[in-house]
Amino acid sequence: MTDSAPFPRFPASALPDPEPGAESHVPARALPLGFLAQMNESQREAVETVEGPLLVLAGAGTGKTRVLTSRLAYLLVVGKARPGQVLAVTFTNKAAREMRERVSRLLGRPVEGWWVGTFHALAARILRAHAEIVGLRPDYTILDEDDQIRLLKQLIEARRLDEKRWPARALLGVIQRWKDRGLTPDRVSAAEGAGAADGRALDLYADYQERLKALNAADFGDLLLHNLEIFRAAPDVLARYQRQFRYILVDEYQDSNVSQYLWLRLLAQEHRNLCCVGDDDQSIYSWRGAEVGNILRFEKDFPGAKVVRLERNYRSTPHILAAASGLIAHNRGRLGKTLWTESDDDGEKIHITGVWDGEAEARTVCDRIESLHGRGHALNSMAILVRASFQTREFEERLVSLAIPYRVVGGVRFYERAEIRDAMAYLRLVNQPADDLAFERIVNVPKRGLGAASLQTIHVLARAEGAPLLAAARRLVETDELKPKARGALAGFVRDVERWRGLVGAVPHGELAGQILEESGYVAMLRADRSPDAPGRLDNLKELVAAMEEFGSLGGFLEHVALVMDRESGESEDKVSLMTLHGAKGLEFATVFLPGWEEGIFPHQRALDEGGEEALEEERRLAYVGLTRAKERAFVSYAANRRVYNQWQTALASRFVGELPEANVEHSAETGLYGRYGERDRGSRYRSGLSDGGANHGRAYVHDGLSALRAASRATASHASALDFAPGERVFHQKFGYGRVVSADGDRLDVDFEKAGRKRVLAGFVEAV
DNA sequence: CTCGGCAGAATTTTT
DNA sequence: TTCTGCCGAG
Repeated sequence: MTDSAPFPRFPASALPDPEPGAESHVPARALPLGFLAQMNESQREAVETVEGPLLVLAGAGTGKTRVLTSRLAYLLVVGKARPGQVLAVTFTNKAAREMRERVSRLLGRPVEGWWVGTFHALAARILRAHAEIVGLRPDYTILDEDDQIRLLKQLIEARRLDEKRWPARALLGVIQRWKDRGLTPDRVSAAEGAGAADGRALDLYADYQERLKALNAADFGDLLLHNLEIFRAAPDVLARYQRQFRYILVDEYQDSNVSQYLWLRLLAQEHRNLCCVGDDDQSIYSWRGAEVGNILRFEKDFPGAKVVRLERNYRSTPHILAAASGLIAHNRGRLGKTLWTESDDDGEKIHITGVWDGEAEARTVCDRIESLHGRGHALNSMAILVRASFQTREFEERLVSLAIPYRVVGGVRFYERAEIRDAMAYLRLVNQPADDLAFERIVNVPKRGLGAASLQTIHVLARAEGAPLLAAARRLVETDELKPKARGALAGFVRDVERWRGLVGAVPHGELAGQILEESGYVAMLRADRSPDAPGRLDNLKELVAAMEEFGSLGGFLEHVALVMDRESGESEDKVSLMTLHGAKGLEFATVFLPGWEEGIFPHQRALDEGGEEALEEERRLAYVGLTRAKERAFVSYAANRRVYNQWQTALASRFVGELPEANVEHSAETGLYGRYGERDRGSRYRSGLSDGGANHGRAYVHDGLSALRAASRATASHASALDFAPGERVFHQKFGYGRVVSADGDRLDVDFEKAGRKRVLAGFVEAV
């Protein structure tokens, strides 16, 4: 450690530098590498290829998590790195937690001091250590969405714009997309700046960033953005992290956005041991700034990169896998994978049901659940996956009336509840008196008679003095600006906050929180509330206080809630899961119900109206994700009529229904409303369905004929066409090896491969030899 | 200042 | 249907 940058947050254990290969703790012969023995060849390759950039294309159900965790364990066991030298990045807290647990289990002991977490949590940690470089203090606040909207509304108003025409929510979306792409206000191109809200969005973005700095606050996008700025402004700091992180692992790489990509690229520069795992076919978050291009471009971005494909599926039956693959083959611009599974039994076909209306659909689905349950299938093994959260309601009603236990996964999250946010605002204000957003949120909750007028007065004074609202309020109560009633109320509020503030550190903060909620009247307000959910709110507050006790400091707790608070709700109970398709990514169930496959719902109308082909493909990927959640059976359904916002609408079955290969589906035409599906547009050339003739017994191959694998990612120079090849010509294919052309059709070739047998491939993928 | 009534809008949401 | 925001009455 020769350079001198301050590095306050690092435990010493994170810093040392053992030479790679200089085994520390484990004698070579006794290396506990048993977990490698249970892996297939490509999985093992993905684990053992530790030097240099590596892209692992992991299809659905191919053992991705296992590879990730084994790879981490492997790095530690063979002494390639100490825990502190490994950076493992995920998108969700759940994934991070799982990774920790599973690696510890593989190693038989807990791992201390390694950097495993979400992009945001890791970036927050780095930002905390170097906040001053970007003009923040280390105790900066992380804003939630409520705060952001409130702030933007103020800024819109300050510029005398009509909030109706430029809704804060839409503006926030624009700003976030910029942040996702690593663009600070000064980096947004003039053309683009002018394009968004008549150029006002860019001004407001600048206003917004300025306000955040003044508030000593950062939003989620800023965490990454500030990291990039730190790395730019302080090369020595960057160099230190670059040296530290010998091995970097990234999960769900297809969901990374540009700023995350830039962040990774910088950190990986020194050792170049960057391993990204992902599946372009499961990229479903582009609307949130995820950039599929990251994964498509990987080999270009990291020259010398190796690509390992995990294509053996261990999850789904052949029918399910074939149906899903046939569907996704309708997308262009894929990296392309050939998923296969080994099984003696093709399993059940996808069950497709057309019904009269949404109610009938709920009835059908829930009856099936009941019947499966009666035959010994656990409710835990079943899930209903919907496109949009409002669709859960009909199912909930039906499940309730049948007394089938269920859980809605990913509804309103714990820390998004109003009472939790209010409590948090109290704590934030006590922790950081300059937190104006917190002040505004709770100054009149519970009602203290301090309405818009009083707040306005406080604002004016605060602006004039350049002081935080709380400080302005303190001065204001010494004057006669306010009416006596408001003045008294405000004085009381300020006094309370200061008293609580004096108790920080003196009283355990769990206790302090309880005291604040009591003395502020918040608890009393809820007790007096006769509405049915008031008791639940009180329980939530109790839970919040209990959760606090585990934390060393109030500040640490606040960061935890902002970044990682998610509540695992009794996953052990036997209940049917009800969730959106987005929420289902990464999960699996024996039985999956996929209702609402109707044009306008799925694919969603917005995708059809606005997003063009790309949006439609993302919807299709979503359908693919849904299908591939199923291990044993999948039920797709669509309704002819649906009540949307209390209005009846008729609907057509989703085009995705027709895109499922006929060989893998089974229609139970319950009402005879529709003809058979799939007559249209079911080009057999798009799929080869189940089993490759008789050549591969008990084996289901699914080809993605359309996949534009390298063709797309290379953005190819040459548009090879089948005309370039003559029958009998010898060719080489990246995946299938050497073979001889049998026939040509358009841009497709039938080739007899020496190893892989007869395949139909795109001409662009083969070269003459 | 607060509350009730009414109009208008309504994806997906890892952090 | 359900949530939000706005306006006028008390």
